[in-house]
Amino acid sequence: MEDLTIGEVAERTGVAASAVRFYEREGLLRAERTGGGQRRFPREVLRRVAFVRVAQQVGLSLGEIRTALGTLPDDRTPTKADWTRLSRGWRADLDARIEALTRLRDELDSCIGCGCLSLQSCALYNPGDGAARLGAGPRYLLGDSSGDVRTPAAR
Amino acid sequence: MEDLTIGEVAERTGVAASAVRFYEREGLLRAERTGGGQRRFPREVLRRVAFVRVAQQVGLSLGEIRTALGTLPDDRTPTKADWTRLSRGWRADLDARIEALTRLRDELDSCIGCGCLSLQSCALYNPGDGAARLGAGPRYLLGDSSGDVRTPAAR
DNA sequence: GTAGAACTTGAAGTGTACTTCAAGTCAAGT
DNA sequence: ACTTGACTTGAAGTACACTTCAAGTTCTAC
Repeated sequence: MEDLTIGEVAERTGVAASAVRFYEREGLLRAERTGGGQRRFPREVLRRVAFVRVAQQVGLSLGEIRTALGTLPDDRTPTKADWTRLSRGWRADLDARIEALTRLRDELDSCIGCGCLSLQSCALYNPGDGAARLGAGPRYLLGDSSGDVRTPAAR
Repeated sequence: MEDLTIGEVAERTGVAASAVRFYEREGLLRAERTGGGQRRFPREVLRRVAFVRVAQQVGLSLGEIRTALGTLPDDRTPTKADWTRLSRGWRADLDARIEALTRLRDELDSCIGCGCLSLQSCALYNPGDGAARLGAGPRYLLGDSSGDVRTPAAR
């Protein structure tokens, strides 16, 4: 079982080498170095990268993923149980996101029916999150209490 | 029915004034100007902003939203039917996103069971999208065919 | 008519997740 | 030994969706 070059990691995980380098800089991965300074990754890195990618699909940021990875033991190669523990919490995250989107869809259905699509009392504008972490920009989009959408005159 | 200042729009929609200005620059909103150069928005703008925010929750980018808004008639105030038409397509978008997340959750469930969380044949790494538009950065994360994840040695 | 809140602009900054580039170095096969 | 592909670094660039800032102007109420 030899260590892997960055190119091998890239090929086997489907992640660009530049991303692998980025992940290392961000503390998500660790690599040894050859005498000449090239990276050599333990095979465990494949699992780590896999973890990162799935976690991203679940909706976690790299910061959160780093935190999660930080709970892995330093002194030994993580076991099945370690990985299972980390991904166990994702179910709830996914359930929450699915529920938020489902709610949005249902509200949208009734709104299409009523044609209201306005700010006055339409369920769609009662921020049920759903946007939560759609990206970097609009993170604060909904769910901060300034500027009440429901009762515009209440200020 | 008077026009609204940018501050009023901000307060009533819950969107920051800077964002309203940004939306105007981006062609999502249109405003008249006073003699002194200040913006005055027709009340219709409230509905437009509402549309933008809901569309964002659905997962559309501002570019896509601009395109959608571009199909509204120029010569008259959009009607209920206009708005309904625009939002009708969202159901499918939401359904797709919900389905992708549900699939991910189910796959995650079996993976937690089997503890496999590796690249070898785990269903989780057969990119079923799901991350698609989680943000700006990782847009190309999955779903481009370079670097086959399923059959690492196949290259 | 004047104070003060609200508005104006353009430029630059923010955060996430990377990619791209240039210029150079390393490693492996022949 | 030499070639060639893979690797190295830091800096800068990209995309999105905004925010923040500074310096100045306008509006409205009194």
